[in-house]
Amino acid sequence: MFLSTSHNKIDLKCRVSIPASFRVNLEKSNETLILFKSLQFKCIEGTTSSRMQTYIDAIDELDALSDDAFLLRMMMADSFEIKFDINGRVVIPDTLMNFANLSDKAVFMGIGESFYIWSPTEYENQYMKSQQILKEKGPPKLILKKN
Amino acid sequence: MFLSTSHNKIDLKCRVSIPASFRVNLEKSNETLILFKSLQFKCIEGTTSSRMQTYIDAIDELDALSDDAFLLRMMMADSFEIKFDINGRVVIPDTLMNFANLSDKAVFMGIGESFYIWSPTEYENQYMKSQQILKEKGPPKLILKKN
DNA sequence: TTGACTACCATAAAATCCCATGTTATCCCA
DNA sequence: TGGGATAACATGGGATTTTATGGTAGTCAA
Repeated sequence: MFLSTSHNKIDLKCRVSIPASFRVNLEKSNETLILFKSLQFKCIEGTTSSRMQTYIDAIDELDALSDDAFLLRMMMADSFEIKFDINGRVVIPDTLMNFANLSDKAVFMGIGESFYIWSPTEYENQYMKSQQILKEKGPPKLILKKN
Repeated sequence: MFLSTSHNKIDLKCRVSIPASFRVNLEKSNETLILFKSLQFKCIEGTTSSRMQTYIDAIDELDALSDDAFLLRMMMADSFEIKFDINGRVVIPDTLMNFANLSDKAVFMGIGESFYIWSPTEYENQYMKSQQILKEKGPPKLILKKN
């Protein structure tokens, strides 16, 4: 489970430390890390290889000509299997750096089954937005259990 | 798992480097590479020999006289088992070069169980199209369900 | 004997590995 | 509960290996 937020530095080689707790999460389930363009936000999304595999399997279940299948294939094309160096760092591919508007700082945000990597400014924007919604509409009504 | 996109050069002998990550993917499962004409797009599709076998098996499940079976058999007829040279390059057969309108550059696009090889312009078109669909219809329901 | 195809060698650029170091968090004992 | 020792973490830089790609020599068949 990916939780909590942390701010790490991106160096000139586009290397960045993945927060230790995220790393442990991957290691203990023996998973490799996948990074890809979020389909919803201007940020990178990180997840486990097995979760990515479920998306891949889903493609075969869909009508091959459908828009959903098309989008999922494009998502794969914008995904990267990422290796750690001995210190727990990864290199963020150029495509993803550009897409998420990253330069020298990254905000890691755990959201459960996956995590986001934001540029500081974009993160700030999204955070403000969430506070705004909370203020206006109150906390979300969670449906924890279905009948 | 074939992921990510890369742009490689095709030389005068129609040789092209298969992206290293794709090669590793084939090697570690001890598979040979198959190239064939995509049934959907003006591009080449590459996959493992074992996945090709599942296509072949699928034909037997179909009505032998159906159009689907006919098309799949035609696909087999235009398929090539491809050998690597010592540097990880392959020679793209003439038929496929022409079909996909390839000349001096190829875009490799991993889509999970297989990958596409596009001409740069055709790739560009498809990418734009995906962005358009994403903008109009939003991400697949599958993606939204995940958190 | 020429032309096409294959196997192999060479090289520049890029990706990866690994060592070093400062900083933060954690532990342990008084 | 405080404070020093220890371990874990984040980050910098250089050495090494891979990768992509150009070229050449050898082989086989027409």
